[in-house]
Amino acid sequence: MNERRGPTETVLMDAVARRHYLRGESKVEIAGALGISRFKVARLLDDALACGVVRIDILSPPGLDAELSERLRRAYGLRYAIVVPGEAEGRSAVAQAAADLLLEVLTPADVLGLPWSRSVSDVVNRLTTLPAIPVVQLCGGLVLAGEEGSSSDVVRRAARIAGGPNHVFYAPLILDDAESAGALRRLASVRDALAHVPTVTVAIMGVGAWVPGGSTVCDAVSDRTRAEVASTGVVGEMGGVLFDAGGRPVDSELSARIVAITGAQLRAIPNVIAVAHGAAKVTAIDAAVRGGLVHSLVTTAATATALLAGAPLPSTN
Amino acid sequence: MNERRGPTETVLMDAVARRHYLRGESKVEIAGALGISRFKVARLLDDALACGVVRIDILSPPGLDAELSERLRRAYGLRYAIVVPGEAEGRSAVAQAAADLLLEVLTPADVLGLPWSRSVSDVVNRLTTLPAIPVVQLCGGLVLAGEEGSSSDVVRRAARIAGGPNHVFYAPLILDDAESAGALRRLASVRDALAHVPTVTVAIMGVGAWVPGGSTVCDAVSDRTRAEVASTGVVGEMGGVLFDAGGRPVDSELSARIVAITGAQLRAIPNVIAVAHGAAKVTAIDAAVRGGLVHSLVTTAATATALLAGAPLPSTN
DNA sequence: GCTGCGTCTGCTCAGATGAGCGAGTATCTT
DNA sequence: AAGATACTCGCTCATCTGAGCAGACGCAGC
Repeated sequence: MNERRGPTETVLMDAVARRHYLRGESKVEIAGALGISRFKVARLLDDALACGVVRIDILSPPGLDAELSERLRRAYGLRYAIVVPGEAEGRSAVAQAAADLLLEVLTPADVLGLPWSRSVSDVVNRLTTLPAIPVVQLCGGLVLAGEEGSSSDVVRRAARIAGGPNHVFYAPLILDDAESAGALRRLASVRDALAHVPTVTVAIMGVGAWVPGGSTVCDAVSDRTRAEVASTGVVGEMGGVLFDAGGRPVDSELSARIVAITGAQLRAIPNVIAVAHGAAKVTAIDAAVRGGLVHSLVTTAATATALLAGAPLPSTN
Repeated sequence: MNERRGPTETVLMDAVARRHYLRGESKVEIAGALGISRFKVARLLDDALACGVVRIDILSPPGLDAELSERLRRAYGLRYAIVVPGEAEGRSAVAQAAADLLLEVLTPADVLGLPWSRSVSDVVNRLTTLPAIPVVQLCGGLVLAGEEGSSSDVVRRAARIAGGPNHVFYAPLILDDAESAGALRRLASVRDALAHVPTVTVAIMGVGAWVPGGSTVCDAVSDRTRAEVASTGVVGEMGGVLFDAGGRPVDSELSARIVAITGAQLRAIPNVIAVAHGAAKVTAIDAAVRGGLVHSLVTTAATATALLAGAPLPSTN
């Protein structure tokens, strides 16, 4: 980084830098045109870079924190990690990013799996097009007061957009007892739909935390049940599958009352894309990813930062 | 320039661009680290450049207009062309640039030639160091009222800074008649100094225009003499040498009254650096350069632009 | 479903490039 | 003035890189 440089050298450096970086000429070309050796050209360019005459900016694309995404991906060994800036306005940005990701990742050979979930519904609402692939429903629906109807139709809506075959059913996610749940599972429509679960190659799912307000499942059960489940080590839930801090599916009494894919089936899906953010969910997301239930993650910068704070540092390469 | 791009691709592009442009990793390296082909890396980088994710700025160094310098150099086939921004504040900036250029260009094998000149005095005032080389005075001095003494000492000051041998003399530049001038030229001190002129390899000189106020020589002679000289086609003056619009030295009656190097001697100096600017001097500068009296030029942006307006366009390469 | 078209991917090979070396030269010290 | 030191320059050789090409894949029309 030679600070002292004569005006001739400076003018030369500028000319070389312009030709190389703006006009795209090769160093050999420049050397020939200016009558200097290609080594001199290379050294001038190095100096120009070192002393700030040439400035290169990488602009993070709008609506995406590429650097955090990459760090998160490396830290967890994720297939894809997409981080949108901020946290407050995360809801729609995350959904949009997830929809884009889905569109990018899906091939005509894939089979898409979808659970009932508010987050997933948001994602599907952002989809305008999809390959003509089969769509498989992964679990029953929870209809909350005030938004019955449309939101339980996530899978049908996705299937309509795709135009491919759909394997959907009408059934609640949680029953009052194991017997009712069993009966539903034996119902032809349910059984036929769930029979296609092993063919699913890509699923997009929300992640719930096992705390009040952290998951629709958690909120839907009694205080007593919630406590019982918590005492078995459950920290989170995905599409009706409960899992502990190690991301291991946990079978509890509640599991028997749920109409959804099994933990083993979830784990067998090759590419599970999780869409989740919020401070309350950090532990659950961390567990799901570490446990291998999730292969790709779409989240907010705040959540990603919190995850990285507890995650192993990225390797150096 | 593929505008549509999924988030994964975008994140990848960002990562690749960061590694390549900011960390300086080779494309092969990046390809290996990210598990993609080097061709993909190259294409991502091309796209990143094309769609503005990577932005490269060439910052013109402060106090120097590199682009104009280069254009001026090409247009006139100059060895060195240095253009400082603006025109108003040109005086000191030009002097500084010339001093820097001199320092950069001079080698211990050179012999420096200097005329009396206000511009050259400014340049020497900016010099703090010089190689230990001989310094040769090129012409007699004109002492203006109010600044006698120091300013005629240009050559001595330069020699003191250099620390090498000096070949200086005390004599006025213009005498009242040819006889007085001849006598002075025969004076031992003058003759000995001028005998070294053929050894001069680098000279730094001002350029005067043959209009009132355009040159100290022009201002020092009578109106009648000025008109006579003008009628012989003289447009400018350098260190006592008068020249016409083609840059050809002109011998007039005035020439015989001047104690200075001859036009032939001036032309024989391998590298004459001219320091000159101002709208009035454009014609004179143009003539001197085209005539081959000047090989390098230090000037202002306004003057350079005016010169370029009348000069042949730069060749394309 | 089959075929043509446009796009994307990775390959070959020639030319471009970087790391390190040794010679020549300027600068500093004694 | 002479030697030591630091610097710049251009070279060689191994590696990297770009242009163009061929095959694979997805898409639209019959």
